[in-house]
Amino acid sequence: MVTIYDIAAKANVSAMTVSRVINNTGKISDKTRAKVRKVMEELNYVPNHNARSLVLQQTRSIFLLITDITNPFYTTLARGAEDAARKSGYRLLFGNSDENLAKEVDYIQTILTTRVDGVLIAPAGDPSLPHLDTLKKHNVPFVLLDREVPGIECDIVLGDSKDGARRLVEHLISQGHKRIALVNGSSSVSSARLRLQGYQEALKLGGVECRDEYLFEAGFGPSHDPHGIKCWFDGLSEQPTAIMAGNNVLALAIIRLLHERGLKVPDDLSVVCFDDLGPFAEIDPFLTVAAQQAYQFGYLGIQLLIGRLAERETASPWNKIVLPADLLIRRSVKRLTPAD
Amino acid sequence: MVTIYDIAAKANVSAMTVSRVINNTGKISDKTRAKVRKVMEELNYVPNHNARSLVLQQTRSIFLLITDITNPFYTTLARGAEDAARKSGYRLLFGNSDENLAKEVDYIQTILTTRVDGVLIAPAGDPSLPHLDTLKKHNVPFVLLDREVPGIECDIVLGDSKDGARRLVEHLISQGHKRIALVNGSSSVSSARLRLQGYQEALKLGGVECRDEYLFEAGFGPSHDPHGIKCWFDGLSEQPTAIMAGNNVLALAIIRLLHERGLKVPDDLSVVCFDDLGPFAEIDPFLTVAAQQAYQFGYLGIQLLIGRLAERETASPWNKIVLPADLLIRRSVKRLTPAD
DNA sequence: TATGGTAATGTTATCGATAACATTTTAATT
DNA sequence: AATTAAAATGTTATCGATAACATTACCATA
Repeated sequence: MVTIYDIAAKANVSAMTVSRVINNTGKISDKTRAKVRKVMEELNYVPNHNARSLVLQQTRSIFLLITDITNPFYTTLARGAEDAARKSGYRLLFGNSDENLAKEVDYIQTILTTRVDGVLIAPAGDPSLPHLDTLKKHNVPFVLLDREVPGIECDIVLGDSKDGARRLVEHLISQGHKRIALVNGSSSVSSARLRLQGYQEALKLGGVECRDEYLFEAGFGPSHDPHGIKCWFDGLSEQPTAIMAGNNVLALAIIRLLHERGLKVPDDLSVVCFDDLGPFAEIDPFLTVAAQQAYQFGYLGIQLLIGRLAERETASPWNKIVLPADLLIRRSVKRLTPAD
Repeated sequence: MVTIYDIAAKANVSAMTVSRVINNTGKISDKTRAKVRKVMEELNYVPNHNARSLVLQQTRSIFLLITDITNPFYTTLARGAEDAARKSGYRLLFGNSDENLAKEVDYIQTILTTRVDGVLIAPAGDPSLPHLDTLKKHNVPFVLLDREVPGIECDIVLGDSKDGARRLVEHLISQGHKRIALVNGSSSVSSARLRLQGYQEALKLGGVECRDEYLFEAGFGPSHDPHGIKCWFDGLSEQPTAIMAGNNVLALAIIRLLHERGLKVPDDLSVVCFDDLGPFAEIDPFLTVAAQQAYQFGYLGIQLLIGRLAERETASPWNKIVLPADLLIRRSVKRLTPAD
């Protein structure tokens, strides 16, 4: 590999002069600058980022850790983060924890050891607390995305899960539904808890009974066992008329299940969920959802983080951005008549 | 940040001894090892990856550059690459070029400057040639994914685009279609060219006329202007009975267009495409597609690359893996009767 | 022509780790 | 107790860059 010393030797200057040309610092005569530039071209010089960040103590790169790279919510979020980082001249590195604490802790290690300047992270859940504490202990600035973690104070971009869930359920109630089930993510994930609250609130406000057997806790990730949902569904004493899914992945699992059981949506059962399904479900925009502004999550998250990096020691108060969800009413909810 | 020198000082040993404990090299007495380990824990030591790779001249990390992070084909591919890399103890970093040469060249720069050990890359197209030449010039091993680039010899994992396209079109012909259009990716992308060949071959074999006006070249990426497709479609002298899309993103654009024009699939027009639409379209598996083994692209790509890294100087012949596509017949093709 | 200030360039130390070689301990053998 | 090999640890140089300080070159002014 070509180093600044190779350049220096060939251009008959010192390494420091080459460094100055590269970084446009200090005073350099036009003649030397041209000479050095020419040699750099000839030798195809590329600076060694590792060496540079070793001495500079910063990398100008940000790590984005998401929990599910196959979920359009997160990929869209990633696009937003990428655009924002690019605009500010930061390199963005991605990681995918797969909703898995072991993978998450691995990535935390990567983050620490590569000395990135900051981190955007969608935590796997409340048990991510020690991981985030580790980041704090090592003084790595981070912004949480999509999920709060009790015990951690930091900048954060959230969706209004409670409100979104409430509106979904209100919609179901307005269509005459009274037996409404919730298949949710793990209660160790803050957004799942809030969606449950929204669900309960809506039932209460609507004067609808909240039955325990209509609550089922699965996981938000795609690798979570769908068997549990089936057992739950098959064991119900009375079938609900509508199911709300805690996120898009769960909605998928539910619809698969209903399909296996020969039940049609919405004729036999209505389904709604949090999060839209992304462009590839657009062929037939069928599911009624609370769609989040995924792109904004990433874009604003990067902005918060870069702001934090810029001020560094000044301890301005933590920012908390809450993005509303859009209720998109489509065709997966049946209007029930009193007869139903 | 805590360094091995801090550890060394506190444990009353030399930095080298600490390094030996960390890397499990050389001979260390159990007593010192325990002592050093304890201090490392106390101080929350994390090795500095930049410093290490500076002296080791390797990073044990691989870069995966994909062209569309919102496309389930690539995200699934990424999952495969992630799993394979993880299994071999390599760190995987992602980048998203967005089918955009400018972003691609930026990432090439990142790749070179961070001195990753190797690269998995889905090139934006034939114009990526200079980018790949740069990698070659700098001796960075890489594996191409999904697309060949004329002028580049290297390990590669491809899908059987020609065969897949042929089978899609044969299926259309078998259903009585004779006016079959192809909306394809840019002809500067090898897979698009092969899909065109497969299309033409099938028409020929089926004794169906190949009309120029039934060929339209758009782009594979989601940011490509859909306006072009509309103009093309609206300007046709005779409407086709079926359209084949060069990939899933184009299929989406076509279906959107038909929807706007009030045409129903498959009643008014049949549609098929290359690549499946991912799990989020599974709610209603509607589109007939040639599905590729996306996960395998990533998984095998990493395996090829790591094999190459292991041998290093031995110049074994280039590997070329061609993965077949599965024809999934669903409901987006209408069976035409002679009357149609 | 000497003088001083600025422009241009160079030298040395440093970032945090490891390789290569050097030295000291330790324990076994005579 | 002397000898010696192996085990354990230490020293120094190095990776590729930049910061901080040092020096030289150059030009304008007195």
